[in-house]
Amino acid sequence: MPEHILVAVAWPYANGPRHIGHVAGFGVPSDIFARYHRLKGNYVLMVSGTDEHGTPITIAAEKEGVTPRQVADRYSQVIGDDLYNLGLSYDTFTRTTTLNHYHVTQDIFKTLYEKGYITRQETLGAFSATTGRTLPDRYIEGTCPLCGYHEARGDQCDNCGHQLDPIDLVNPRSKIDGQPPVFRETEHFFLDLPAFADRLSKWIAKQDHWRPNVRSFSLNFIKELKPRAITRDLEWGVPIPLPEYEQRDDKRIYVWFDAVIGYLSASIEWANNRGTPDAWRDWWQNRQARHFYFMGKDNIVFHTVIWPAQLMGVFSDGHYAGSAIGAFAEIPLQLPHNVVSSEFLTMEGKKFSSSRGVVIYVNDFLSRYDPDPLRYFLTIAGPENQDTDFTWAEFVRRNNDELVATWGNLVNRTLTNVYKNFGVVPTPGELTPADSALIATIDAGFTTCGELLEGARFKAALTETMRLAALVNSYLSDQEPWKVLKQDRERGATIWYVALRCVASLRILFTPFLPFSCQRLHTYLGYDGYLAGPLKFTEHNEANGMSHRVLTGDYTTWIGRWAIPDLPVGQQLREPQPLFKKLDERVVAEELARMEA
RNA sequence: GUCGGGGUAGCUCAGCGGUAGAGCAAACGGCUCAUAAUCGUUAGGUCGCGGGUUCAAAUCCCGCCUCCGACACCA
Repeated sequence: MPEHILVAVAWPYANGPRHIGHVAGFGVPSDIFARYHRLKGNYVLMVSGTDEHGTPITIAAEKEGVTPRQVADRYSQVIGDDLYNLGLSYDTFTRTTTLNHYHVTQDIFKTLYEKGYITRQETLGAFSATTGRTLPDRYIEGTCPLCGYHEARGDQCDNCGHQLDPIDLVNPRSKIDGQPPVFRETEHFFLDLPAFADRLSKWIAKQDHWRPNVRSFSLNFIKELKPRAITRDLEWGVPIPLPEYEQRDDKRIYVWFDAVIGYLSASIEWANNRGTPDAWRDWWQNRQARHFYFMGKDNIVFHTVIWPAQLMGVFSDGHYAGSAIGAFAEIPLQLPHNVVSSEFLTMEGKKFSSSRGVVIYVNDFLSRYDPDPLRYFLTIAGPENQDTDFTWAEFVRRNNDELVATWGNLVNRTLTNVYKNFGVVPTPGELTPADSALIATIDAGFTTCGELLEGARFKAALTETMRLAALVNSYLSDQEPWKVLKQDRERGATIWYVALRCVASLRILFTPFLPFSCQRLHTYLGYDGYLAGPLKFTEHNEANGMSHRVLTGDYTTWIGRWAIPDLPVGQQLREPQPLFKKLDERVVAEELARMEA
């Protein structure tokens, strides 16, 4: 029985282009997982989009003298292009500025408010003296009242480590314009997280398949749950859906509250866009469906605590206030099955920092290198369990000594030999025990690598697949078909057939990791159609006259199957080309120089 | 400050209670079909330091050193 698998991917923030550390954390792992499950024949729904609200975007807009919407438009475009070029196979990659997302967010807010899970409270807020807008604690600096450090931030002093309140700072000033902030009372809405504490801790305690750090970090976080502010004094965001705020333009829903709702709203949008408005329920209101969330470690509690609380609250007593979900409101929404968080990637030993030039943007990278080598590196050497370092030297080495030398070369030597000597899949004679053993070992990869992928152990899965490729090189070295062929054509044909047959299996085993090159291999082997089809953009108009672009693909056309493949004898091969390019050692120096500049 | 995660072969990392592992780098040898690619063999570590638990500890516990994160309005 095929399963319903929701692949929910963290929403990249649209205040600039994304760097390779971002896609290492959420992008590549989630795509490997989704592609694997599609090849398995499961019903996969992979959703995300650009996160476009919040203070950083308004600040970026102010600096450039444009509107927040223009900033979001520009970077949503750039980020969408990046993900497309990396081959991330979203069913729907949309935006948080769609009418649909506003509706769903407001429905959920209203429902939680009516059920009493959202409360109001007056708090003391800091405002910019020049613009009158909220100044987040991060954007205020001053002298630390405890240690006298001059550049303490409003939330914390980096020198002595104490937590601070902006009002405690001596000589506070805005980091944006240097003016002292104004403090005044303001009303905010709070999500009553303590109301969910019991349910949350019981639920999390049961999730023993989560990575230990995710689980213990979340349980720990729950011990001190406080109501959390979910509105901000800002004019850029989802409006508060209450009558008294309809005419006001100074308070909006906090970006984090609406960003996680995106998983649901994007699923609803997906269903609407394909003309089956209820189809999202097969994932969200189906107790058998399993939901997997992918993100960086800084996002854990939003996915293990806050978003689950929102989901619990909406359906807590069998009724629902909004119209977006409509009928079937008595069926609860599925909670996360697993929350797969990655650690961070560093760049040449340093933290990524656009302002200090320690950065390599995805679009910049892909303008000079192919997507598969990047996907390879980010999987085999990525921050799956701990922080890892990207260096150009290591990238070149991994590309040349591993990807090209082991897998690329195996494909190339096999295909060129077979193409040159036979032109078609050769007819094998009787298989020796060594022949059969090799095929059996490679084919066992569908089980071993499959289990590793199932458990989100991507690095181990790719390492294992590479090991299998190396076994075929070893076999060829052992059998020396280029010699044998001169004396015994039938035996030579058999050896090449065995190698080709193993390559045909490896073509599938590598597809989740290296979709572009595997598709090319697929055609060289004489197969037609898409192993795992191409992505595309579609344009969607909404009732308010706005239109937005969605990254999607027609994944039902995939003919690839996670199973031992059929390789028909006599199948006509196509002229092969090398799958990967060897990189010149000089690119290391070139790229480092580029970073300096 | 509180909480959490690291410190394992020259390098990058895996292992996380039962005689120290992989890839690369190094040395030697084989092959020469293939993007001078590949295959084999060898060498290389008192698993940060000090204690403890255990028949047995990189693996569990305590302390210390060291690096790095998170710590609610940074998405």
